[in-house]
Amino acid sequence: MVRAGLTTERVVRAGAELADEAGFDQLTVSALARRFDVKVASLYSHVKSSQDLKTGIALLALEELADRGDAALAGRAGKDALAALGNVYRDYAREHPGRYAAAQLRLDPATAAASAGVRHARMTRAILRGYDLTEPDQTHAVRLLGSVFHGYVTLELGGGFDHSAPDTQETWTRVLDALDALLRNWPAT
Amino acid sequence: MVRAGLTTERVVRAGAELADEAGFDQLTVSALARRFDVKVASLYSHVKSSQDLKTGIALLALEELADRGDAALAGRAGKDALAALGNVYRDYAREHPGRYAAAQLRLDPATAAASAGVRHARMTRAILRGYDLTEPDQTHAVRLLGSVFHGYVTLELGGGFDHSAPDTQETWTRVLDALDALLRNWPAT
DNA sequence: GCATTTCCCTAAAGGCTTTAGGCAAATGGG
DNA sequence: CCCATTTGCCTAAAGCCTTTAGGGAAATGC
Repeated sequence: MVRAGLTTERVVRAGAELADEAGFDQLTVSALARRFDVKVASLYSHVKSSQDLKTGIALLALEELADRGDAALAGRAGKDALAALGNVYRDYAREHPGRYAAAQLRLDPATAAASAGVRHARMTRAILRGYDLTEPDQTHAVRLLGSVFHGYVTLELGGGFDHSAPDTQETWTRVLDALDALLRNWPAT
Repeated sequence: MVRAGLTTERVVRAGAELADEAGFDQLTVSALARRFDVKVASLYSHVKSSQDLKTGIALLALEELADRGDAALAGRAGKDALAALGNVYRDYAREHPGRYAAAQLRLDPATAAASAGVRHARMTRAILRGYDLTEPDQTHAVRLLGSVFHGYVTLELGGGFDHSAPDTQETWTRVLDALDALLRNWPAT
């Protein structure tokens, strides 16, 4: 009997691909076993549970996203940096909808703290260096940017902007314009 | 044998309660049958499928949200209206996390068109009457507001803002301030 | 009072998750 | 090179969920 050469790494990566292709809600250990042409139980040597598999995909996505973010932010500041990071999230979600959905999973505190999630907060904060904000407004702005990026990407991907003009690319550009303007003219308390 | 008095309406409503209490991902037809102390197959006379039940809860949530929105917007304009609608979403999501999660389901186009979803777009657009925006910026702004409301509520509910000062209520207030300022000083193309 | 409709039931098939235990393939020390 | 150990995938089985088919009893109305 020829072995399939499974490893946790490869199982999680294949799970991410399956989620991207079939949708995150279609991701099951059974479907993944079929993809490897292997019996279901075999996967349980590499993955503790279905939940564990999903968490693994979430961690993978968070890391890939953070890597892209770091690369995009290098050498950029101000509005350039803002648009670059926004595009990273938007493009990633379009390319990898399943992974992006996984990245929204609620992780338990310990896992979250050890994840690339902290890099995301740092990246957003880095953008704000190009604007004149001090604490606590900086934190407020970090949260606002996170909300807009996540909210926009989710709604667009979910089809919330379908069937209405103008097209979403134009809106996205103008949203970035608006955020830049807002950060340059942040209202005083 | 005493009948349980099931109707589609009551099944969906109980499903919404179950989703709120146990989490949307814990919502199953089986769990719902247990709650009614009835056999699983009995529910299938009132609900076509598990998916159908979830869709029913989504439609219920969209309608409840729209009702609350209409009530909150009545007699308000400008920043007052902006804050009122934002609070409707935020409060609803906190009170009814399961329903709110259901409301994010992707509905098929026909169902979506017949849902209260269209009222939501109208409500957001109504807020903008208090600001000086013309098309296409009005649509851009509608989408931005939708993104912020949805994104903020989702992140806050998902614990994305936990373990970091300042508290989320303060941020929420300042986010509304910021959105108001942005709408009053919307950048020109 | 009886026929019809409505409602909930039993039964059963099929899929997913997860655990337990087994055999065969890879690995490596003697 | 051989044999022992480790590793990897398998079979088997239990439990829960979804969904459909068909039956019997309660409610309804003539």
